[in-house]
Amino acid sequence: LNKKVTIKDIAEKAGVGISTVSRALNGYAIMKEDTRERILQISREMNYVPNAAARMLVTRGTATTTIALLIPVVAHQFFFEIISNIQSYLKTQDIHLMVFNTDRGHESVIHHIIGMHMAGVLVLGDPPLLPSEERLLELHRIPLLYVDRHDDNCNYITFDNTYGGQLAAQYFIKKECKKVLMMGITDRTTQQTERFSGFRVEIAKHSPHIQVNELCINQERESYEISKTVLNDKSLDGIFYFTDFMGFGGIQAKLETSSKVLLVGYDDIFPSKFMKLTTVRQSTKVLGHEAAKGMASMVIDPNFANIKNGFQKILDPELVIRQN
Amino acid sequence: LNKKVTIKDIAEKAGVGISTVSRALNGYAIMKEDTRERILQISREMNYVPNAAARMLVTRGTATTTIALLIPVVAHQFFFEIISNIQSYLKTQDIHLMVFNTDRGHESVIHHIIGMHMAGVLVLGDPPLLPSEERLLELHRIPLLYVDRHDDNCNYITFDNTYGGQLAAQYFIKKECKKVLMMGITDRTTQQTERFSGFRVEIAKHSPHIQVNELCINQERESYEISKTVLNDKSLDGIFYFTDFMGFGGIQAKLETSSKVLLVGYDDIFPSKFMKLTTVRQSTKVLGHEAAKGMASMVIDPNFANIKNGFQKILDPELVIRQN
DNA sequence: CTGAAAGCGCTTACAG
DNA sequence: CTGAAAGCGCTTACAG
Repeated sequence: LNKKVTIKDIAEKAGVGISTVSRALNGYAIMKEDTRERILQISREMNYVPNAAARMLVTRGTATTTIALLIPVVAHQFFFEIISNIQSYLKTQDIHLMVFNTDRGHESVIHHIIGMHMAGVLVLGDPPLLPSEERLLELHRIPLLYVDRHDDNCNYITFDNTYGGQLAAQYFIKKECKKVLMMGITDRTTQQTERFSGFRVEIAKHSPHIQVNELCINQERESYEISKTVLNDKSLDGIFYFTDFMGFGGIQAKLETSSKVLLVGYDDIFPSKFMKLTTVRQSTKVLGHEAAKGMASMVIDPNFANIKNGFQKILDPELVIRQN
Repeated sequence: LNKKVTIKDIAEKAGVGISTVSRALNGYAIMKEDTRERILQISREMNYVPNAAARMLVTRGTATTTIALLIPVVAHQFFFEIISNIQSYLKTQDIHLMVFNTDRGHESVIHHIIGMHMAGVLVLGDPPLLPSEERLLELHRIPLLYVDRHDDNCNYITFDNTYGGQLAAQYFIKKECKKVLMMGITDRTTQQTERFSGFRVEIAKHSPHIQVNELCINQERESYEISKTVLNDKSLDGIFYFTDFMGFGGIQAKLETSSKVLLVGYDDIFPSKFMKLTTVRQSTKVLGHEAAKGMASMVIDPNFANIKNGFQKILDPELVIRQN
């Protein structure tokens, strides 16, 4: 009753050999058309579904191309937008996506990926894989691409954070601010460091008289409270937030205190437009699309020479000015 | 060079039979501890990774539990939040999630799911599976759960849209509105119909003097433009939007026209809080969590009696009042 | 405690 | 055009 039907069952019912059934099912091999028709008909009647494991075992995973996508435990809005855009491209290439939500040690996940003969691995944001995991993938000739993360020894696609910081700085300069604050997260990421240093350098270079301070908070969600406090300082006329999410808290604080402070965020996620937050846009559409495209080409390309670090791309963010 | 190492290779190197290697690798069987140690050591040195296909073929998919999640082509914010919450629960159960972004006909996807011995299928929103696909899954004893969609013959978990409409209506009544508009999408879904009818009935029952109109637009994104036009009618003092996304357009229009119209959305997605949009909340956390929990229990439970429609859950939305 | 053998369901040369 | 046979890599009774 619960036994799955196999090509053997179909062969029996059709009075042919199993190889004939296999050929009929796969479509391409040459054979008598009416035998094929009959076999197809029978297999349909019997609700036959091929056993992917068996097929994979023999074809060594050429059947369906599946790409693994590792996302951080706490995925922010920004990541979801990227995922969505990766998906929409991959779909056109008939590539499946398997999403893994990983925390400590990806090890078992990597094993799963290799064992399942997946065609490639996309790692979104932090943390990176362990060196041993990277090596394992390399050994198995599975391309790895870091998305939104920079690593010279690997394939990656990311945005230029230093340049993004510069863009923000230029805006504060243009608006003739005198005293600006950079608000970030205590647990500093490379991204934050780069954005802030790009910001600092740009200011120092063109308007060294502007006073720049840095304040780090523990959680992004604390941004509203802290911003409100910070706005007590009436001489403060600009805040550069590490992320738009933090910027939202800033906007609320600004509205409530009727402050005229200049706010700039980073990312341009979905709500930013509605919140009218000026921000440094990192187009998730471009990033997702390019990441998927890069991965697809690596998967398809039989030349594996560039598998480890042949694909490295840095995209430019852009300043989006809004009135809030 | 590129040949994958198998248990046979390990067996040779270790000077034992392949069954011994298998036992050592799987951990549970009883055997001499030092042989196991040695084999494990060797397999590590050789960078061995088990072939999941082979294992699946013999164990019939008991190895890793993977659940398929089908999402609509155009996934909105609301869905991403659900996915995120589904993920976070499944992770605790050590269940993997494979996300499929489907459009016309899921057929091939369903075959893939069955062939891969996946443990269950979650379908988010519309469209539902074809009857033939549902039957196929049933035949293969793969539980199916519709999320955010109602279907008496199947397992499902969803929110009560009629009640949601009532909640919204009650708010307009309480605020003593005289003339309200329901703004929806031309391409009516069951959800919209239920929300609006719940709304209408509630008004008719308690405040029949309130004038209720309905206006359907083609795209959610047109909401801003249309709202602005609609607000020319100064007697209009309330708009009930089918979704928060549409409500955002309304808020912009309201701000620009300095109108005092009462706006209510539906969903309570991420930006709604920042936009200060009063809305009918459908907690994605509860929905995602409950969906994942329900699926996990179906997957684990060896009693398949209730596989088809034994799990049916309707959650209550709640009104969230904000000042905008 | 361990090895030889059978078998999971499929594909693909190899002979007809 | 089609069938018998080998083999993909693994697990699991079955004998030692």
